[in-house]
Amino acid sequence: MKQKKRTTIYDIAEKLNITASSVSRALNNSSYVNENTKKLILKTAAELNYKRNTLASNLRKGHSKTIGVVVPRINQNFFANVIAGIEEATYQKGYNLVICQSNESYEKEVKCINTLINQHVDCIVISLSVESDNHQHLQNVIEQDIQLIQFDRVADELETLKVINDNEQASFEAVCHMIEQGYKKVALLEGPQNLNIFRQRKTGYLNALKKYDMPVRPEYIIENAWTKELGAAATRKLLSLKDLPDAIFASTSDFSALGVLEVANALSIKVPAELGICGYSNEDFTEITSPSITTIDQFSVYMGKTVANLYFQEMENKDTIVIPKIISIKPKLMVRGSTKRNG
Amino acid sequence: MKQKKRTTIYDIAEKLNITASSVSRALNNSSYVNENTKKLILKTAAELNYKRNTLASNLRKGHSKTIGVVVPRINQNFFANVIAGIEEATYQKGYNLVICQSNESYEKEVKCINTLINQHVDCIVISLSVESDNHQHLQNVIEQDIQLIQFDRVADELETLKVINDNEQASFEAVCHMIEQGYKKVALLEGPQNLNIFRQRKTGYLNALKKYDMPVRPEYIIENAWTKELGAAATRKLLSLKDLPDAIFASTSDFSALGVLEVANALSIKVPAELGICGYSNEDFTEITSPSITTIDQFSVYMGKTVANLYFQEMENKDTIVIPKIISIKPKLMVRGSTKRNG
DNA sequence: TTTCAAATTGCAATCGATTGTCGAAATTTA
DNA sequence: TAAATTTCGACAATCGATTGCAATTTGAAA
Repeated sequence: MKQKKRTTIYDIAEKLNITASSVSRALNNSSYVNENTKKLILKTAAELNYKRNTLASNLRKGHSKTIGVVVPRINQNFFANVIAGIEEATYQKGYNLVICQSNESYEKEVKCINTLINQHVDCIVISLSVESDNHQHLQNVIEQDIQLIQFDRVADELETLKVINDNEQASFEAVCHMIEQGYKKVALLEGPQNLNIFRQRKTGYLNALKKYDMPVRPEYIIENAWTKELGAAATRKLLSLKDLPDAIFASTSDFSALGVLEVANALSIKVPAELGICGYSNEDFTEITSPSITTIDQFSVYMGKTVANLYFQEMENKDTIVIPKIISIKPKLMVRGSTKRNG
Repeated sequence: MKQKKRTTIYDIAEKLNITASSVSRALNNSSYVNENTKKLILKTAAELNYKRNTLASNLRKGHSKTIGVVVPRINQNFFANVIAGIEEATYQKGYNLVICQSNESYEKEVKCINTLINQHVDCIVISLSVESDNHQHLQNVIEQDIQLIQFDRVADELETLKVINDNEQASFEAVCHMIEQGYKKVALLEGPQNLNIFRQRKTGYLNALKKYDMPVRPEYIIENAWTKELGAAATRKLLSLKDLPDAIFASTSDFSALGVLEVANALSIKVPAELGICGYSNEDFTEITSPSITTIDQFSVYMGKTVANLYFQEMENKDTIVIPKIISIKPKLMVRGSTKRNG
């Protein structure tokens, strides 16, 4: 009963007694149209409140000027920032964003990817869910001739464009910093090791210990402590050891670092004097805890922009041979109160 | 040079020596296809790695199973949560989300809306930018027969579906709470008054003062204090008055409340003893400041789900007369340390 | 074996915009 | 003025999937 039909180029053509092709050309500002007719067409289009049907246009043109983004969680600061960055850069070029969240589920991730393929998006940008260790769905994207860009949580073995952080280096620096502050026994809260970012962060931690000839104590390495609650639990476990650690590197996130801090505060353990804490991601709140939390900034918005620009560059020289490019952004250690010992 | 053509239903049809229409019917699980041929078609489709072209399908069917979302900022907690909520609910029904951010700019908001109209989205969900006081672009959406749903920052005068918070009531309760805690001189940090949410919050504040027969002091009402920095500046201004307020209701956001808290801490003003503080939005960080900040929870994820479900309901009975519905969600006062006086 | 209805499948139009080709008109050049 | 170009705009095919209608096949009933 609604269904007021939208005006099409045919309506305009009919009204002006010309063909739709001329209308189309005028609307696309093609040169093969007389200036006067063009003006007339544009005027009529405005009068009839014409809106181009992008579906039809894209179908004909074979692309959609759309970029699909798949992230584990939209409402996680890091990802929201990356998306904001992508949006900013793509918007200027007239691209649209279709956003999906995998909710850290492999199954949903596959579904999202398929939807995006069906939508004929021009490019798919993805950061893997924690469950993803099979990459057939990504292979599929490539086979369908859609540009694939991975960021942050990437599948190393898949040769695609990638934008990543140098997690290993960042972790290395963070742990070195703690050791240099005089902490002798640094514990690690690690994330699911099937995600490469968490493996890299662990490697950075181990390298730092090695550099300073410090022993690796397995009991100081706690698996899978990547939420605030798990971070808190891990801390309680660590603090029940006979030989207590004097610093904790929550390599998984600032949330787990926050869990650590809260337990320390609850037990009246002085931070940073008795216990050093370092998180990861530079969430806003790390600045306002007391003490503020030392952490690592990943330049998330910039990362998003980089992803977008990488795509545009790739488009420009799509004729030349495609070389799998990896852009690594160096994160920055943000030294704050939780690791700053006097001296 | 790339351009491996994707397989279409015609390819499948050709291979099986049947028509595309049968393939289409099989793929859509229509009953007018023999079970055996259907199986055969499905098998061949899988073999050829067929992916339906949603563009073509949508063009033909006249809708896109896509919902466009326009928010001021994607990477603002509240909006990210609402989007996550929308995504969750729409995903199950096979809908896609196209996300745009207006960056609080009217001009960009209009552009976003136009793109979405061109995309033939089935529904547009919007929370207005701070600059928007003209609503022609929204009117346009309605004229194009696209379902429009406003949330949070809505244009009251436009009769559309709306999902809002009861800002007035929430503010009223917050201020009452402060007064009941013994604060006698409550100041207000207010947001841009062209946004209805900020007007409502002010009204709630005024109503609370009235209820307790407290005077309205213009010098206690600070305009446009809706960032952390502006909140801090406003606080300094308030604390330089001869007659100091003993509580500040940062009705604009928790960020401005944080600004207040930081200034208070810097000046060694005791919170909540000497100064009460209440924010708005229940950002995560409000729990971990010291003292923790009293604030108002808006149930953002739930709000997103509500928006989505409202759309689906509306779809189900689109034949019946459309009544502009307004769903109001009652926010919840989260009493925390910053307003809890002993007694 | 004939008849008739039901089950399948094919045909062709359609969604709206784009674009290569070609003829007609307008303009320039000889 | 005639010939050679340009410039414009019409025609028709195309992108891929869907769907009303017609045609055919199948199977059952008579």
